[in-house]
Amino acid sequence: MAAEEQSASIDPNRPMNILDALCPSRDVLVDLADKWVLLMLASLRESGVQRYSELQRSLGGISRKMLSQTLRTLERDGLVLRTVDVKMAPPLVLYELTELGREIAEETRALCTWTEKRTATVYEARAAYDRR
Amino acid sequence: MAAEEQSASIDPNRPMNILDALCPSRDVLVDLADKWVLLMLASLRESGVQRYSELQRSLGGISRKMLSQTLRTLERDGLVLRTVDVKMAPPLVLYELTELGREIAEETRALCTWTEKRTATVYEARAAYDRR
DNA sequence: CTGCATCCTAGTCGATACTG
DNA sequence: CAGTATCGACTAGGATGCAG
Repeated sequence: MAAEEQSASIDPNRPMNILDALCPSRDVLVDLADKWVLLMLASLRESGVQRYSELQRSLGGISRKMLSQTLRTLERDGLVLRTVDVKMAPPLVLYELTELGREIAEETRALCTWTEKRTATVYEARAAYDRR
Repeated sequence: MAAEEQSASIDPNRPMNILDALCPSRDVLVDLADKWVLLMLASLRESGVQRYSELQRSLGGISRKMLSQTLRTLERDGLVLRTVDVKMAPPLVLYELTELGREIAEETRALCTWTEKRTATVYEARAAYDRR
């Protein structure tokens, strides 16, 4: 989400390896490995298209700053498409997933689903760990 | 990974909803939505079992502090099992995924795979965004 | 309504040094 | 080898105020 250590530029001959600190894929992972990003992908995946204020209500607890920042990151990465209807006042801005965004939103769906399903188990594990 | 806003305790009658700021599943997501966590799950999934120093070499660029901290978080959440062979000197400590850990590591695999596969595309999107 | 610019604090994280 | 403790730089992220 911010300045990360220098990563090598993309070399088509070198296979990607996300465990390698200098692999370019690390930069992409850093953008994705974020609470708000995962939630935004989930929300846009479910709703199809949403405006700014809808997204803020949808992602419970997000501030406008993080909302804008996260949207900008995803837009820059080509995962989210931003559309402005300039003829409207007050402005109407719509956000939706791009094709690439729908791809990754599909991959991260399992992560969110698993989390909801296993939350109770994790809570029990934490309690057991803290008891010891 | 650290103190998060107060979330409701678990109520078996209320369905989990990760978009809800007060849903307990948020706490779990916060632990998972982390670069080092995703990489560690990937590494342990591939290797089966690793010792501390192997993990540090495996997760390129991780500091000992983040290594310990991430391992502790995952151990507490019941995703990683830590085994010490006390009869050894120097100490031999092994880390492996629990059954629960293998579950989530399987879900996050797609995320890492997609990232490696689509890194070039994301880089192009970023370049296009920055050009404009 | 949709943002960006600022300020400010709490927390993150790396480096370093030290222990069993 | 496998950590922990501490310090200090940096950053994330909420709050607020203003603008198109």
